[in-house]
Amino acid sequence: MAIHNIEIAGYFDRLATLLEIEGANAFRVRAYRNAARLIEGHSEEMSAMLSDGRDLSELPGIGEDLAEKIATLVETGALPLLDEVEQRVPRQLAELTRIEGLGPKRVQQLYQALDIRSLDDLRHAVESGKVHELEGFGAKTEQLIQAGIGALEGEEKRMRLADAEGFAEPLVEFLRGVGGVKGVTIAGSYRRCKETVGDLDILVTCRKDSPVMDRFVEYEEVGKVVSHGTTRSTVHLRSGLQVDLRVLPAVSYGAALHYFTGSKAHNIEVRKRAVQRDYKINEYGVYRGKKRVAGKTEQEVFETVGLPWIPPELRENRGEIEAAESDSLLTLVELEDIRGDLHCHTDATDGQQDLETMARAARERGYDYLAITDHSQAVRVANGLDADRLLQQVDRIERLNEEIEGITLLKGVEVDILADGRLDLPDEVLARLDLTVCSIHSGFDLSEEKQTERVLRAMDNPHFTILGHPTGRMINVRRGIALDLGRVLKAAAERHRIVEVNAQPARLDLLDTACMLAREHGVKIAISTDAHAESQLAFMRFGINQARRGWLSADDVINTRDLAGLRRLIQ
DNA sequence: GCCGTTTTCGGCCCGACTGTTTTCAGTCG
Repeated sequence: MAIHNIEIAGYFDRLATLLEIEGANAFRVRAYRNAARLIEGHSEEMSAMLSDGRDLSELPGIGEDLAEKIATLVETGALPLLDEVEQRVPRQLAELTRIEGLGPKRVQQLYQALDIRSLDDLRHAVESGKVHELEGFGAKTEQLIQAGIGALEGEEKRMRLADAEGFAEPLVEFLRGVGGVKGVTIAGSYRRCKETVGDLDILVTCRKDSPVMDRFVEYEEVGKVVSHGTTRSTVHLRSGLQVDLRVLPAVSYGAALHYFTGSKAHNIEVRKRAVQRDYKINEYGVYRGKKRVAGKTEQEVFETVGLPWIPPELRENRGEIEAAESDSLLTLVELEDIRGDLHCHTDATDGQQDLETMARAARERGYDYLAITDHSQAVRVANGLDADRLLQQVDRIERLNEEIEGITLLKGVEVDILADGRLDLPDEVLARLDLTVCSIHSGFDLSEEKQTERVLRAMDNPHFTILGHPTGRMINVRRGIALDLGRVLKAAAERHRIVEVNAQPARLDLLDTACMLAREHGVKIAISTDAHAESQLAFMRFGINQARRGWLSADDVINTRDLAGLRRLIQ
């Protein structure tokens, strides 16, 4: 089976780290790292591009050499240079650099002086007190390493955005209440609305005499203070979330906001443009020589490098800078564009509220329509509907539509795609509905070929409207099914099928890069909450985040249409 | 290893904090 971009990126990342430990040229190392980031974030599979006969060296940061290495990886699944480097440097050393405070230099030193090759070796060395005897290693460093080993073994993961919000918002409130504080903003991947965040980057503007930094490290949720300076401090909350706080002058606010919003790859591109124009950008401003010429707002920073303001969700160096330069940045979809929700459940299956409650909740959100899509019979744990119960629900919906003002309920079902690609209810029943959300809830382990055929066959059914949570992944819980998304999207475009961005914070499925790919294929998207309770209709904004990160405009999203427009698209 | 309206060679983003130092290297973001 074809190698995926994320695996190719993994090879280059490991290669970069091992080369770094070996002491290779830092810029060569960076080239591999940059390539890994680019490939991981690229919407189209490298393997698909190669079989289309495309020249990979046209990708920014990929030259002749890397294009060839990628081709070899795709053809043979091997990266000979990595094998060669692993002859000299034990591959497990790459793992060690993930320990906080241990970089390539120290890992190399540990390897050469103490023959430490693995996490186990390192733990033994620390316990027997050998580490702090090394030159440049003191008692503190040894402590840091010991703590780092523990943290790595605990394998703390990136936190889901929705969960991070629960910690971030109270902290921001707390900081706003400290004397002398003027502004508090969260930058970083949180501001880019990435599906998970590794840490929080908080920017504070305040009067010179504000005690905000001291108050911050004393915040009641703080479990550990990692560093504590006058302009920058880092803590770990007891939840495990790392928080960095930066205090900066108001004149630097825009420059700092841009700098700390990232992504790193985006920033590097912007700064390169600045250097070309004889400016220097850092977090304090835009400089010409020693003179600060801009930096109070983000707008100013972009202007100095000849670009319009770019929405944070796009700042991943995935072509947004080129698009901005040619003035072809599209207007991204917004929450206010959404006219209805096309996937929700009621207490007929595993939802918490009845039809009418869901209908009224949707109307309160200002929606024109809500599709009721309870589970089909195959999902027994959810009390899925058989044909009779579904038809009864259809009758109830028709009656309710007569009674209730200001919202239209659409008759739907979340029908299972069975292992062989058939849908879980008879065609004559599905024909009674306005739409179907077709989803996989079992048989996650099929091979990519079988899984893809399964979905393609399902899409051949004339009653197939929307592909629900297409990959089935759950963030930090399970990987998605093996699916050739390129083939699925191509088929969806040909058959005029819709693909869902599921807005559940744990799903966010499609991925952002897959949204980009869908758009390139001309596939329309439904952003749906899959609400199992009326309160979950509010998850829409997480789906919007994902869609925006995937470069989707209101036009790409079918539930931005009014009811008549929607009906035309799903007929 | 990549890249070019300074360049096909010689650059490549940059500052804060910490620890172990006595002027700075390593790490991080």
